[in-house]
Amino acid sequence: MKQNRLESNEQDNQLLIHLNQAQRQAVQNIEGPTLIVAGAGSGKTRVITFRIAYLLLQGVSPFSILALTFTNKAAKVMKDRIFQLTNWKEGRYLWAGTFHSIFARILREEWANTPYPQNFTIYDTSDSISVIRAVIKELDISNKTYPPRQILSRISGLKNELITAKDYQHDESLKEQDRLRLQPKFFEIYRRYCEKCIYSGAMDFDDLLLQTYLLLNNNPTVLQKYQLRFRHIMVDEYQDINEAQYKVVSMLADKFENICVVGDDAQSIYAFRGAKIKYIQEFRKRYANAAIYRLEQNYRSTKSIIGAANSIIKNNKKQIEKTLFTDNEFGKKVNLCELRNEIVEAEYIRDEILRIVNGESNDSNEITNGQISSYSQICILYRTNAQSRVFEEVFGKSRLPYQIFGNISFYQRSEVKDVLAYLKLIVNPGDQESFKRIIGKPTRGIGQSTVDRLIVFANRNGYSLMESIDYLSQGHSGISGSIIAKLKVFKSMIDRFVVESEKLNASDLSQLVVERTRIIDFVKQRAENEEVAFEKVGNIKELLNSVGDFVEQAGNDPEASGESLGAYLQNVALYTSQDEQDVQIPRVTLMTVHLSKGMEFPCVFVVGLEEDLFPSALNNSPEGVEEERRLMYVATTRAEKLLYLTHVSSRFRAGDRIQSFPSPFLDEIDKKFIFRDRKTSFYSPTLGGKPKTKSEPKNNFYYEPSNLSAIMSVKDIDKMKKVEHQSEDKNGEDHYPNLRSGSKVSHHKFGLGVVKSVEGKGQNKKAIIEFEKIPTPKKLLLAYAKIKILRTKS
DNA sequence: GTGTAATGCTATTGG
DNA sequence: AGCATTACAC
Repeated sequence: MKQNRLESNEQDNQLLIHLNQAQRQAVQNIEGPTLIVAGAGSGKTRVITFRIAYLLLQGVSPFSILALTFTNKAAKVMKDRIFQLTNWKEGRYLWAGTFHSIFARILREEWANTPYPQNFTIYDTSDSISVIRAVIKELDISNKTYPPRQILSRISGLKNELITAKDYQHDESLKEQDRLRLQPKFFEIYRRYCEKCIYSGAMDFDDLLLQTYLLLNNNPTVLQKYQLRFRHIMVDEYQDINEAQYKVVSMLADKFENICVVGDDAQSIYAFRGAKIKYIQEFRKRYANAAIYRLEQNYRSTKSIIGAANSIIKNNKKQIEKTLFTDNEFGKKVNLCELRNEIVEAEYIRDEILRIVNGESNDSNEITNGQISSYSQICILYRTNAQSRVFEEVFGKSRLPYQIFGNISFYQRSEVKDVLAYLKLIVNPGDQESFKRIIGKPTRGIGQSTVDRLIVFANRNGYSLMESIDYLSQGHSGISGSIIAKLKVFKSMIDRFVVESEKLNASDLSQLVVERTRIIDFVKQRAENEEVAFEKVGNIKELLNSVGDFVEQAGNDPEASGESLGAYLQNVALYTSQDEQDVQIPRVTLMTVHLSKGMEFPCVFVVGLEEDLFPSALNNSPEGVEEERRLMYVATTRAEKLLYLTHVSSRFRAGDRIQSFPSPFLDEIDKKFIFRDRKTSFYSPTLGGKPKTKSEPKNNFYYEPSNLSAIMSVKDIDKMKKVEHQSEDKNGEDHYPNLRSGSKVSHHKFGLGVVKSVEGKGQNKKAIIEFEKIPTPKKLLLAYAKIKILRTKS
C-alpha cells in the first residue's frame, strides 16, 4: 500500500505538470463543492479528465464517481484518456455519459419504483408527435388550433420544469393561460399524452429527466443508494442544464457535496431545451462555501480569433465577469467574405479548402501554412441544417471528402426504424407506436381502419394492442373474423419471438426477426430503384452488425447493463450522430454550430452570417438575440489558426430567392482583427463548378439506359408478383353475385344508391353506382367495396 | 383494404 | 422546398 502511495505521488506529479496554476488548483480541490468557470479553449476537458484521474490516483474508487458530459462521445474519449493516465483498468467502471443515458440507466435499474417496465421504450420526437396526433384525433379537435409540434414543445418545456400533468391540473393560472391562448384543451392533451406513454411503457426524452427526478424524490431509499454510491460528481457544460437536470444532480450531491461543475455562461446555447444560465448562480447560492476557479487563458486560438470573439461577446449585457486571453501568436486575420449566393459560397469555400490543404498561397491575406494539411482539420459551421445541402452538392461534384454531423442518423432511417420497431415490440409488447409502425410491414391485410378499431377496443377495455388481439371476437370490435385471424397470426409470430428471446442473445434474435418477418424482401420491393434497395438492405445488415457488436462489448464489460436487447434498444435511442463519426478517412466536417460545442479545428468556416439567418429571425427577443450572439461566440472560438466568416447577398430560402444582408454580429467585430476580402463579392469558381447550361451533357446517370432497365425490371417483377398473388388466392371468387343493374344498395360512407351497371369478373368485378348524396356516379371495385344490398331489383 | 397521387402544411437549434 | 396526411383509384 505504501509502495502504491509512492508510485501514486510520482503519477500525481506527472499529471499535474501538464496544467497551469488555475487548472492545477481546480484538479486538486477534490473535496466539497467546486465551480470552474472555464472560458472557451481554456483546457476545460483536460481539467475534468485530469481531475477524475487525480481522484482515482488518490484512491477514490471508480464506482463512486459520476461524470455527466455533453455527449456520449465526449464521455468515451474521456474514459480512454483516464485509462491512459492512470493505467487503471477499473477506470472503466466509472459512470460517465450524458444526462439522458445515465438517467436511462438508473431508470432501467430502478424500474420497479417507476410506473414503467424495465424494458421501457424510448420515444423519439417523431414517435411523440405521432402520439400527440392520436390524442388530438381522439379528442376530435383540430390540429390547426393545436399544432402537434408546438404542443410537444410545450409539454417538453413543462416536463423540463418538473411540472407533471397532475401539477398542471391543480394550477388554475396555467389553465387560465391556455384559455387566453385559445387552447383550452391543452391540459387534456397533456394528460392523455402522458397516459398513452405510460400505457405503451414508453418514455420520451424529457421523461428520462422527469422520471428520474420523480423516482429519487419519491423514494428516499433509492435516493440514498445513489447518494452513497456517487461520492464524487462532475458536471460538464453546466451552463446548459435545465431545471430537471439541476434538481437531480443537486439531490444526488446533497449527501457529500463533492460536486464539481464546469461551465461558461458565454457558451449557453440551449435555452430552447429549458437550459438557463441562472443555475450557475444557483450553484453559488446553494453552496456558499463553493471553491471557485476561473480558467481564462485560452490555449486554442490565435490572438486575432480571440480578439474577434471577445469583441462580439462583450455586446451581451448578461455576463459573468471574465476575460479570455491568450499568449498565442496573433496569427492570420479573420477572413470576412461576401459571396453572391449560397452556391458561390460553397464553391468559394471548396476552392479555399483545396488551396489550404495543398499549401498554395493566397495573396490577399497570405493564407499559407503547412500547419493545415488534412481535410480532417477543417470544419464548416452553419446555423441551420438546411444549409448543408448546397455544400453536399458542390463537394460531391468535386469529390471533396466530407462528412456531415447531425444529418439523419443511421438509426433514423426508415428501414432501420422498421426493424427496430419489431425488436421494440418484442421487448415491450405495450409499445403502441412500434405496433402501428410494423403491422403493415410487410402488408398482411391489416389496414388503417382495422388498427383504428383495435385501438378503440383496446382503450375501451384497458388492454394494450397486443393483448387486445387475444380478446377479439367477432361482432364486438367491428373487426371481421378473417382479419381477426390475420391479427392472431401476427401476434403469435411476435409471441414466438418473445419466447425465443429468453434463449437467444440479442444478436441471434435480431437475425431471426429479420429472416422470419421477411422485412428485407418488403423493403426491397418498396424501394424506388435497385440502388436504393441495395442501400436499404445494407442498412439493415449494418443494424444487425451493430447488435452483434453490442452483445460482444457487453460480454466484455461486467458493468454493462446486460447484453439484453432491451438495453441495446435504450442505448440506440440515445445515439447521436456524433457517436457515429468515422475518422478513418480524412474529411471536411460539416455541422451546426450547436453540435460543434466542445470541439476545435485548426480551420473553421462559419457560413451564412446574414440577417435573419444568423442571428435567426425566430429568436429575436432581447434574450434570444443574446443567445444567438453566444452561438456566434461558440462558432468563432472553435477555430485554432484560421477563421473564415462568410455571408451572401442573395440566398434561396423557403422556396424563394431573397436578398440578404450581413449579420449585425459582423459589425461588432473589432476591425483590427478582420481582413475583408472585397474580391470575393465577384468570386467565380476556378474549377469544376462551371455554370450549368442546357447544352452541356448531364452527368446524371439516372438517364443511362442500363439503369432505366434496372428500374423497369424491378417494377415488372412487382407487377408480376401482384398478378400471381391475385390469381392464386382470389380467382374464382364471386363478389356480390346477386348484384345487378337496378339494385338498391347502401354504402357505409356514400349512403344510399342505385346500381347502374356491373362489369368485370372476380377480382376486377366493378359496379357503377349512383348515390343520392354524390353528384357523379361511383365506380366501385366489389372485391373491396363495403355495400349492403337492400333490394336486388326494384 | 392498400398503394399512389395530389394536396396541404410548416419551416431553428437536439437528446 | 420537402414532408406528411389525405383523397382517390385499383
